[in-house]
Amino acid sequence: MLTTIDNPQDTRQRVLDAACETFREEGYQVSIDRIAARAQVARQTLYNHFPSKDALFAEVIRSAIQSILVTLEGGGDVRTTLLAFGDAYRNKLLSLEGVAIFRAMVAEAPRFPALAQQFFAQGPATTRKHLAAYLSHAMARGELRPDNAAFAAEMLTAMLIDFDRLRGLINLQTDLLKPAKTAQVVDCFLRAFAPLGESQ
Amino acid sequence: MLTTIDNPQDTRQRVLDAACETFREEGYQVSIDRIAARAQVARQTLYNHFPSKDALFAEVIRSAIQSILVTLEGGGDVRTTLLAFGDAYRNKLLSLEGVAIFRAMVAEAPRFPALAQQFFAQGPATTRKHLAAYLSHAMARGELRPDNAAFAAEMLTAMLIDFDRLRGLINLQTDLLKPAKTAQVVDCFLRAFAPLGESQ
DNA sequence: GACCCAGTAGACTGCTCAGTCTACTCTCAG
DNA sequence: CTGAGAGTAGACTGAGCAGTCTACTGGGTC
Repeated sequence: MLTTIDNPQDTRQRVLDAACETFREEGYQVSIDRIAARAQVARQTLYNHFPSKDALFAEVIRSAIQSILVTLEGGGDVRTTLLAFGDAYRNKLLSLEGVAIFRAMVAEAPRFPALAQQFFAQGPATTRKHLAAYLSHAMARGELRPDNAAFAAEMLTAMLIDFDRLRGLINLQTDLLKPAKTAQVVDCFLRAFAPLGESQ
Repeated sequence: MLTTIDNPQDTRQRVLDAACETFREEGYQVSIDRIAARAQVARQTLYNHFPSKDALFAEVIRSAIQSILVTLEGGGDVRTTLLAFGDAYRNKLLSLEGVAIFRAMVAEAPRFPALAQQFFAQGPATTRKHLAAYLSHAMARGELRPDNAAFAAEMLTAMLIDFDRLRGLINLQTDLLKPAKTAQVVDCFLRAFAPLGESQ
């Protein structure tokens, strides 16, 4: 039955969206009232949908985990695949949202250890695992130097974002995405993991 | 003149030390009373030495910047030098203190932008600059592939700590220092930046 | 009309905390 | 003994905030 007013699911979603934006912009410390105001909702309405501020924060983080997962398309040659992965990875993690969620999670990890572990497991650890699986196959096919694939995956993801993320987190810069950087990193990585006997 | 009670400098230092430990362990959110108690000092005494909590926090960060700077000894061959640098870098940044200070700085950067910029400039940016200068000379001597030295420095520092720091920050692990890792990373780096024409 | 449901407005409780103020103690110097 | 300088204990102010409670509104259903 179509009603003119929002149904409860809409309200809940509006609160969740507002909480997501507000926590991102101001961190966990922001007051419940600010979130309710942003959702254009009474404080009590918020509490009708979420039992506590902590629970709301956890919901926000859990939904954010999904949105920063990067998939890996294994179609073309290794370089093409890694270029696509690298661009996607950098675009997600170095976006304003990616940096802000990371900041919130780092700040609150000691207070929400279980949530932090979930974030780590479903985010960075999963990405590394998928990437390592791909690299492992490429190594088996002789397209990469045989080596510890998990280590190689760690190196590539580190090279792709470490210093630029620092720029966003601490130096508070916002234009972190230099287009040529992905290729520079991927080519550097491919030199380090070139098949044995191939000189660059 | 020797006195039996602490002189003002001692008191100030005791407060600073306690603040350092307390901020590290509990973040900026910790109360002034906790810091005063840890320093075994009255709250008013703390305010006699520091005008506000913010000022105290800034002092703590500034002194921490010094303690996590890593120097570079350019004596032996490139690999030896980078191994020594890599070990020092990992030991400092992946220590409990290194991770905790980093967490505090990331969390509070939006609230203390000037302090954060100082941290970035005197910490990571300075380290990168020193390392890049060294790498640049090694490139000129033909011991490394001629390339963008700043980029190479970024890659090496990223490879050395990125994922392990994540483990400390988010997964809350405390045993981050696997001894063999530095050599694994440095050798990986040296393959990527081997002089032209040299095969591995 | 009677009822229900979702939401609203806002008062209220209980707590924490930064920072101030006052009255006190202790120690050394002269 | 006296006075100064450093520290202390603790009350107090003013603010912010999570979470609860109550009385209300307004649309939809039967």
